[in-house]
Amino acid sequence: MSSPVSSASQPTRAPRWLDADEQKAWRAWLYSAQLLMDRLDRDLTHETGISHAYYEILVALSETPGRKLRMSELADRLLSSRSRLSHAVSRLEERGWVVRELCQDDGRGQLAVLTDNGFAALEAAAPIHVESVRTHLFDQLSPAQVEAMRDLGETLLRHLDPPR
Amino acid sequence: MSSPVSSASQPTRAPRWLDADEQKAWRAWLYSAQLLMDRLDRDLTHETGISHAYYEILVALSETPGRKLRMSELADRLLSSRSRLSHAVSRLEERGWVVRELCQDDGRGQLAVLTDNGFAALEAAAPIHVESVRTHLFDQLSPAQVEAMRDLGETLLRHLDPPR
DNA sequence: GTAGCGTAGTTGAAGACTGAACTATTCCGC
DNA sequence: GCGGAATAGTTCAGTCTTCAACTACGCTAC
Repeated sequence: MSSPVSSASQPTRAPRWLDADEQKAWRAWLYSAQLLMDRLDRDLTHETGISHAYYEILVALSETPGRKLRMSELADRLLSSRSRLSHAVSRLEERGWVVRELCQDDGRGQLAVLTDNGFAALEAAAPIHVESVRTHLFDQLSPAQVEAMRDLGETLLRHLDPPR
Repeated sequence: MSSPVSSASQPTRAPRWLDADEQKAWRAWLYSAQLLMDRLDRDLTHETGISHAYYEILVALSETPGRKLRMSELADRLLSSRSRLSHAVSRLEERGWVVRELCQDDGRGQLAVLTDNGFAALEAAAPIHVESVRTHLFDQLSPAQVEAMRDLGETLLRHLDPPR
C-alpha cells in the first residue's frame, strides 16, 4: 500500500471486513494449522532428530527413480526457495544423508542424491512420523471430515499453485 | 523412538501407513496451508512492512481493554513461546509500536502496551490484510466449504489445544 | 564466435525461532 | 518469617530463513 488518504479520483474501497462467523472459521483454521504443524515437527524432531523440513527432502528424493533430483525440481516440489533448499542440502550433506552430483545434461545443474545412510534414516523416521500424523490428524477426523479436508486443500491449491 | 529392533516382549507395531486417499488429503492440506500462510505473510510484509507474526501481536493487544497484556497471556493467545514473544516485543519496541510496563500486581510481570503509533500502524495494515485473506481464502470457498473449514479447525483444536 | 540475456545454483549478512540456562519474584507450608 | 518450589520473563548460542548479490553456464541472433 502507501497512502492511507482516500482521494476522489481513486477512492479507497471500504474494507471487506470479516463477520463473526468468518472470523471464527479463519481463527480456527489458522490456529489448528499452526498447532498441528508445530506438533508434528516437534514429535519428529524429538524422536528422530530430523526436522519436518529435512524429512520432506528425504521423502521427495526417496520417491524418485535413482533417488536423485535436480535442485530446482526439488525446490519446486517442496514449495521451497532455491536458497533455502541449497542451505538445507548442505546440512544434509554434512550428515552424510545426501550428496551433490554434477548434472550431465546441463552444466549449470546439480543433482541432490539420497545416500544409503539417508535412506536408512528415512526408513527409521517414517513409522514415527506416520503414527504422529495418525494420532493428531486422522484419528481425530471422521471420513467425511477427511474428505472435506481434501476438498478444501485442493480448492485452495488450484488458486494458490495453479497446475502449470 | 530409540531401538529399531523389534523384540518379543515389546513388538514393534506395524506402522499404520496412509492409503492413497489419505496421502492425497494430507498433502493437499499441508501444501495449501503452507502456500496460504506464505502468501498472506508476503502480501502483508510487502505492502505494509509488518510480518504476520508482528501483526498478530498488534491485533491481540488492540483487542484488549487498555491495549495491554501480560507477556505470558499474550504468548498463550498467540500460541507463541515466551522466548519468541520476548524477542518480538523487543523489535516492536524499537519500532515504537509497543512499550513494556511493569506489572503492578506482580513484581515478576511485564505488560506489553500498544502505543498510539502501534495502533495507527495496525489501522493502516488491517484493510490490506483482510483483503488478502478474502482474496486467497474466502473468495475461493463456498459457504459450505467455509463451514467445513471451521468444523475441521475446531475439531483439531479440541485435540491439540484442549480448553483448559 | 561473441554479445546479451535468461536460467541454475550458491553465498553472505541480517532477521527470526528454539531450547536451555539464568535472574527475579511469588507462593506455600511450617 | 523463612526455605524451597514454582512462575515470569529475559538472554544466549545455535539453527533456519530470507533477500540480494554473485558465479557459472546455456541459448539465441547476429
